[in-house]
Amino acid sequence: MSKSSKYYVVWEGYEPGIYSSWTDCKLKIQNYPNAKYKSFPSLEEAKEAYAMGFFNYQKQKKATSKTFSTEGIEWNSIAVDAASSGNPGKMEYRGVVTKTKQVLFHMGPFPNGTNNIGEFLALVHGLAFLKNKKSELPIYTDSKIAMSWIRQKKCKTKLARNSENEKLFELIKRAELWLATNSFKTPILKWQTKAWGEIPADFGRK
RNA sequence: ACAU
DNA sequence: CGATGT
Ligand SMILES: [Mn+2]
Ligand SMILES: [Mn+2]
Repeated sequence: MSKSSKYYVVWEGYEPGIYSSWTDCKLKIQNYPNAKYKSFPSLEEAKEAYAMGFFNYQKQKKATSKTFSTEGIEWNSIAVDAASSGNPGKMEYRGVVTKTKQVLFHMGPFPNGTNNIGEFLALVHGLAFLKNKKSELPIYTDSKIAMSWIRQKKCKTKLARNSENEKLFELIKRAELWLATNSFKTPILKWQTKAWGEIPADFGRK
């Protein structure tokens, strides 16, 4: 049931609002002249689009689709990303559903981590998460470094160990152990930021 | 140079 | 402007 949970915004119709089924939506726009309505993959996106109104929604959509294309994205996937305050600095990472940005996991912040450690841990967490769910979905990352470290099954950070980051190095050890003892066929895909904009798991701080 |  | 990495 949560599979086909699209949301429908009706800006202009017999009863404007947000509906959770096409059946309900159709009732409000059927035979209504020039009805303004559209489906969204998540309630959050529907609320935002409804709040901004039809005209502003179309304007913003045009502005961003002018900069970025959406072609070639594997929407049936998850996406991971890391962020830090300072590098090295307070680091966190998360994984989301690509299509909806629904957060699947979020770890940290951990003191004194690097961007690349975060991207690496995020990917391993994603792999373990999908295996645990018996899911064959691919994973997107925007980090070439993390992709390469996963191929080598090794976090090749140059960060020096200290009292602040011992927890983090423990996590790294666990991640490497997971890679050494688990098989996966999860396709690891490069998110093409230049063409598509920020990865859906991005923390939006830049 | 490329990717964060 | 600074840092993490191949
Ligand atoms: Mn990233
Ligand atoms: Mn990011």
